[in-house]
Amino acid sequence: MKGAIGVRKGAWTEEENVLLKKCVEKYGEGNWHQVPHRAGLNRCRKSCRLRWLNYLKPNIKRGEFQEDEVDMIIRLHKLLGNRWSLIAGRLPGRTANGVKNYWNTHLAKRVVHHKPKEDNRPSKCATKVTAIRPHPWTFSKSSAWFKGKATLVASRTLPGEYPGQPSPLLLSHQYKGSAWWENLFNDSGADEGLLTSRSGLEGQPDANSWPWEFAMEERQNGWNELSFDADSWGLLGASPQADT
DNA sequence: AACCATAACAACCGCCAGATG
DNA sequence: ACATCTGGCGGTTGTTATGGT
Repeated sequence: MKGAIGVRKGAWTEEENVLLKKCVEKYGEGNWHQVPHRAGLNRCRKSCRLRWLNYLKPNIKRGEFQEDEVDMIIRLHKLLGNRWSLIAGRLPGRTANGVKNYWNTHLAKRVVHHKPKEDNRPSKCATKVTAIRPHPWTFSKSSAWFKGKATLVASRTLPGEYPGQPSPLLLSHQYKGSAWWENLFNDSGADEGLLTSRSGLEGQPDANSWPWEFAMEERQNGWNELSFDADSWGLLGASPQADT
């Protein structure tokens, strides 16, 4: 964005906040290029959008991050790297900018100075890692994913050895078609152990209970294209309680 | 009280990808 | 196929608040 001549910069005044808020409430979000004119603001479209998303939008949560939020940030950052918008998307009311600021001012140092502990208990202190950046998948519109023919199966096997037979399945979840990715990071439902916060998971972690596997299967063709072991990713510092 | 260092957070900038003509 | 527009993202900077000396 080239800086437009005469466009106001810097901190927003209360009057500007009111104008922007009224404009978005009247016309809705989007068409940000029209917002400065509609609102009577001498601001660029990006500035208006940012102000709305980071400050004026309803339900934005401000102030101290709760312990479970911090825990979630650390876990998700381990998984996603600096994908602040994705991380913020899992923290209701938090903005990408807010999460990023919190990380840079509170958590980045903890990451740098961490030393591994002798025992294997999960640490509140995150370790510096090279984030695994999931390679983006692309699907053609004719893909089975968009036709609802493919199924993602998320399963967790019971810990222990079962000679000559596969481990019993503790739980599984299937997502049909394009719906699976919408549920991938949801911590509701049967498989809420994945990426959930540590809150509510008090007690000793079960070190044996991590043969999580994800497998993507296409029923019709019978291929199995994707699988990963959440244990090797080190995503899950503590075990969720087995479903009762 | 004055000064300085640091923390915290708001805002800007440049870039990118998707949509559209 | 290409150019342009738009929304969105992450990195970085600027400003203010706070604490220490």
